[in-house]
Amino acid sequence: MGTTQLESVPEPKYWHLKTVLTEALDSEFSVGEILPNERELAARFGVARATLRQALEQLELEGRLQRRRGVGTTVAPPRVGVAVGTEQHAWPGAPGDDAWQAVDCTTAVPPAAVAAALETGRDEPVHTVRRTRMTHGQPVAAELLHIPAASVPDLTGIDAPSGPARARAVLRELQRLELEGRDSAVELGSARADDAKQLDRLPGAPVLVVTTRFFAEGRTAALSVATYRADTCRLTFGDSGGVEIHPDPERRAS
Amino acid sequence: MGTTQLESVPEPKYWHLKTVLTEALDSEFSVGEILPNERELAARFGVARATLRQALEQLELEGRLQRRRGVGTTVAPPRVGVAVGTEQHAWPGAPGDDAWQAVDCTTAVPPAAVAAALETGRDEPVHTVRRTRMTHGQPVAAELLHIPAASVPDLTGIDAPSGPARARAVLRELQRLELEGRDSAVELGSARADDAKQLDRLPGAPVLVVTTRFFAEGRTAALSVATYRADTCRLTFGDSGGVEIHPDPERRAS
DNA sequence: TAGTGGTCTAGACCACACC
DNA sequence: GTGTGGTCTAGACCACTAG
Repeated sequence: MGTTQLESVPEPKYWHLKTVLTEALDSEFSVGEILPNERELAARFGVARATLRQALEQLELEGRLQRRRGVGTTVAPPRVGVAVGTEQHAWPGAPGDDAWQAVDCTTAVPPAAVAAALETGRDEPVHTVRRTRMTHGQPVAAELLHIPAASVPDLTGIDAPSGPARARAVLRELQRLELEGRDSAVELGSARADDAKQLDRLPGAPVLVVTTRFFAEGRTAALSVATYRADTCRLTFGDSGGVEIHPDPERRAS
Repeated sequence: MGTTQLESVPEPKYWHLKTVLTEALDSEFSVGEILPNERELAARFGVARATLRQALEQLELEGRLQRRRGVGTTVAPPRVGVAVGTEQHAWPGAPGDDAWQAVDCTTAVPPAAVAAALETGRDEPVHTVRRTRMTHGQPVAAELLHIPAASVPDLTGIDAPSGPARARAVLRELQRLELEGRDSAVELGSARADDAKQLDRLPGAPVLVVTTRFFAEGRTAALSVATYRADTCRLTFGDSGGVEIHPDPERRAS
């Protein structure tokens, strides 16, 4: 990494700083390595800490760095590709789908936005299953899966009113319908407090929100709202088996 | 909008501020309306301008606000859904695809990352077409479309070495191949200087990068890297004709 | 307890749009 | 010009992790 001094250019300092750091990351650091702390880096480049942080924030947004309070700033591994397309051209929670892990399930009248997307009447109860998606032992997504009670009418013999057991029962019932189609949308968002906790991030962290509607029996039978960590994930929508570009990135533990 | 004072809670001020502003936007403002300026808002809420800005940045990231230097902060319209899936299960630049607009075309040996994704040898020339995607009169995406020279061997009769005319000729040649499949990936990035200009944003603005590989004749015949404005776009991947959720948002000019 | 990143302040000046 | 958002500074204190 270079030493000091920034030229006086019309380009913002933090932008130039980001370029310099990017090159340093490419050539002088390896995954997992710890960078000097922010005060030290700021001094080394002759800028205020806030300016240095502006550069670090961008690099974190681009998945190049990972910062943890009380610990430090480390070089992030390449983003992991997570399939959100046809790899599971099936109901959520299908057998063999071990990436997702049911956490909880509640039944209630949903907020207006969810009811609208489901095209259910107001006051119609909806089961909401909370799930977590794990990859390489790390949580990458938190999901709320909304299923109108009408989609799973035969939900019987389950006395648990909530919890993982009930979540799995609801998913099992869902499999009995014939899936007719689905569509998805992806947009940028910031993590709500509950999602952030599930994703091991601070509230407000950038996330990719994937909204998927599942169709069966001519209706919207389920609505999934999944928030993926934007810093660590690359969402793949392959129809020919999304090949990894990054060849098995080595993970170095510090 | 409320007047003053923030309680002393363990919650960060900017986070609370964001919540308050979100509610105000929902109830007291309409699309296109101009907010008070940052110094005024900061004073009104009793915080430093930097803190107020932290809240505004998040709201802009979520597509709720639009800020323009020298002009002011306005309430953003709902995000527009742009289809990046099967609506064009065809080559880029197919007839009737008027959303995209060819800007330029150059031919050169590509950077290593592009060559790797194309699985071409190094030193093999590649045509690079630059395009812009327009929606509702606004630019929403900037794309670099990389096409190995081997994919369009019969590129003849075009004397222009670059420019829109050549771009269209390359795309026309590409149509002659039979498309066998494609896969896409979406990830968060920040706009490079050239893309930012094309998107009418500042460099570093958050973008959704859609990387698509097109397969033909058993090879990767083209590679598209499209950067979409993350603040204004919702990418749809429907296989059943992505329906709009937001019912034709009115655009109010100021 | 020591060290890290996260939040916050109260200023200053700059680049740009509009009049 | 005047007013806006964008950049930058030099501090301060807080929340969290780890030895």
